[in-house]
Amino acid sequence: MASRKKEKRQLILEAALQVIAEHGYHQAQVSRIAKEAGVADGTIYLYFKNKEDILVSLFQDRLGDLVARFHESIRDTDSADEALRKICELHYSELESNVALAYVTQIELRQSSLELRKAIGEVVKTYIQLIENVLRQGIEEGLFRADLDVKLTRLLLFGGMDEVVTSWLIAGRKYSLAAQVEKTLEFFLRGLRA
Amino acid sequence: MASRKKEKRQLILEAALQVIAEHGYHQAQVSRIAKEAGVADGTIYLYFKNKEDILVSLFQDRLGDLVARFHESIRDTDSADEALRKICELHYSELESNVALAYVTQIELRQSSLELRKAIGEVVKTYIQLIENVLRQGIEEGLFRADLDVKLTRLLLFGGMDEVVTSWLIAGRKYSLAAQVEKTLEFFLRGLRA
Amino acid sequence: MASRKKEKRQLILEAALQVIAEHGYHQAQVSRIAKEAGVADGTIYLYFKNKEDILVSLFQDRLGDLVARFHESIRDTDSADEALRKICELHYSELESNVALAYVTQIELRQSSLELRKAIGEVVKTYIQLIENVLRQGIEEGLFRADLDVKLTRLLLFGGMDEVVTSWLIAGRKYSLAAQVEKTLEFFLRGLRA
Amino acid sequence: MASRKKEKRQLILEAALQVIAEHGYHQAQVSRIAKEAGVADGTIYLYFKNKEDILVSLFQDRLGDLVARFHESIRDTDSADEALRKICELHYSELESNVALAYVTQIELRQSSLELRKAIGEVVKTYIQLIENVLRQGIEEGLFRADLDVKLTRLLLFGGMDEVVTSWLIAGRKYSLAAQVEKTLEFFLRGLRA
DNA sequence: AATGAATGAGTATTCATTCAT
DNA sequence: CATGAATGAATACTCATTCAT
Repeated sequence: MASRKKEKRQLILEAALQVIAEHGYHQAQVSRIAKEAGVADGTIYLYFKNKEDILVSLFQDRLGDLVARFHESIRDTDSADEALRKICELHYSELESNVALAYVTQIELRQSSLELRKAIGEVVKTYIQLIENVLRQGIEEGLFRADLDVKLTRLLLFGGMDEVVTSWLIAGRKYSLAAQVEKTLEFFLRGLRA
Repeated sequence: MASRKKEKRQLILEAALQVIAEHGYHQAQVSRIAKEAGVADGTIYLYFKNKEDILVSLFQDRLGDLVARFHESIRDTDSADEALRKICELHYSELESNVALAYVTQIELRQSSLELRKAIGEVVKTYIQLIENVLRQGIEEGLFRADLDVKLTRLLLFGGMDEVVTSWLIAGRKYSLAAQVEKTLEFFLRGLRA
Repeated sequence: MASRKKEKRQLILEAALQVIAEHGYHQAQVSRIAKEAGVADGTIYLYFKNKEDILVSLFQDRLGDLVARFHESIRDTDSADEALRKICELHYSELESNVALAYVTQIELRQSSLELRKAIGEVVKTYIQLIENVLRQGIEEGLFRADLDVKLTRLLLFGGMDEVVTSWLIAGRKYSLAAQVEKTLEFFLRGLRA
Repeated sequence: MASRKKEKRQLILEAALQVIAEHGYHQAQVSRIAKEAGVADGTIYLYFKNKEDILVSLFQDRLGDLVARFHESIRDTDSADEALRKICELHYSELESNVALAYVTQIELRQSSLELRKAIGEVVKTYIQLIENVLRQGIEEGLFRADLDVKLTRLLLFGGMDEVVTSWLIAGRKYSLAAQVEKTLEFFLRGLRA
């Protein structure tokens, strides 16, 4: 029973992702999402409080998963630069391999309500703090400059990668995003190293 | 006559900026902008094709000005690293000294229609190309690494600064943005230098 | 079996009365009544045709009982004025001692559908006819005026008492309703007596 | 200009009255009222805050007028019993000559929202207080019994007349309401007189 | 008999845009 | 040039009822 309920919830979230990716945020009516999920409009409200709750859940679910994978990926790393490599690899490869998610998170969901953007902010914050932790670790290891302002630098790193992904999407995904990892890292590590 | 027309057009754009900055994008109704500008609702449509045209014009006007100032500021520079310093200085100081503009461009206008975001993209593209030119110049001068991917790196630079400004706004402008220039440049130049 | 069926039916009616009294007519959803009765939503429809049927049944049951008690109470009376006293006493005391019923019948159920109000009308009609009978009896006894229009007068009597009860409820039940019997009768009997 | 605005407002109120009288409260959608008034749906909201505001305004306007006429009518009366006659005459004749208003106020608007019923209550209260004043006057004049409880008696008078009107409507207006004045007064005055 | 998950019809309100004055 | 009253399309959400289990 519980799993069935979970399944239908996931079904609706998946439908929402598809609809937003295909038709854009402003054309993602509840009835359209319901139709895509193969359920009645009212059924949506058995699983979500309101429309915003669908979108917030979608973002938290998918990006929450992603952030969890970031944490896992750096668990086995031996040094800060290796950890940073893992982060950049994941950041680019995950969004490249899941275009719908990338499009929805990078483009569509940013034009949403205050409440949703707050929820997005919360998840992104977790990710940015992860980057900060890697920076601190690098400084402790003597690998990164001791005079780094970690609060500022984490923004430069995240903002840089974020812009690369967004630009790649808007330009029509004409090149490999994963192929940008080495050049990105080269730039970042030179900026960080002691 | 022409100047009078220009004046009223500017009056409306200024009103739009104020209303969006004060009440947010979703509360910026045409009638509210008209009231703020001291004109009738219908008058708006003598100067702009539709609501989107107001916002596009606003963005192009103000950010176009800004980009022009970027061009001017680097005209008298002798080297690419000095030019990059000017760019970063302007980027942070202009937005710090014009909070309404910063808030509207960084936060509010990003939740807008596809058409508007395209127009925003056009202006931002000009700016990003300016950065690219500086990078090319630096490489020619032998100041920056010859193996730099300028198309990628310009995104890392712009994205980094952009995120710093947005984060500063969201966090409540509790510190000086201009004071971040040196640390930002330190990171950037280490990443760029040959 | 039959009694068990009756019991559950009564259980649901009692739950409906409680829910309407507590939350008002517009907040008395079928699911809420089902929850209050401790049964599933679907179970309701094994005992009632639809929601309206619950409310009609509720009104007929409880007010039907009440009217039956009116009939009983005047059975042992010797004269029309004594019968009228019994009626007024019962009318005030029964509703005073059963506030939930009073509130539901006087306030909440009046804002309901045409169908329900028709059903209410049927029950109230029986009561009004009872009053009419007493009036006829009084005329026969030579106690009441022979020129009374019993069809009109029964409405004046019922409407008067009804308004007194409703007003007492709306005003917050700050005084004794039963204490109004003597003054009410004084007014009525003066109007009726030959 | 002001009168034109007033006219359209009245036009909408009149349309609302017609629609409710014809189709009932639950079928009185805003779009139906707009169509009946010959205006666009949105135009309604230039004159009223929301749907409830239409109904409250309708009730206050029309019944407010009626109560004002009650005040006027008793201004020139010489005694309390004459005043009471005027009240009863107006009560019956006004509602008889304006069936739509009668139907809407006696039947349809009673099944409405709490807010509306509060507004109704306010207007009715004014009327009931008017009756009370007449009763006090009658006592002072020595015309009515000194031991009358005016707070109770005003309810018996209003409730009686109210029930007569409602019953007349529900029964299909098969007889003259105005013809009930004399018999009603006969009953009331016998109950009141010293 | 009992359940409760699923259904889907129905409606008030906002606001960009027009056009008669 | 300027006005502002009027327009009308477009959409989230509730809840009585059903029916497979």
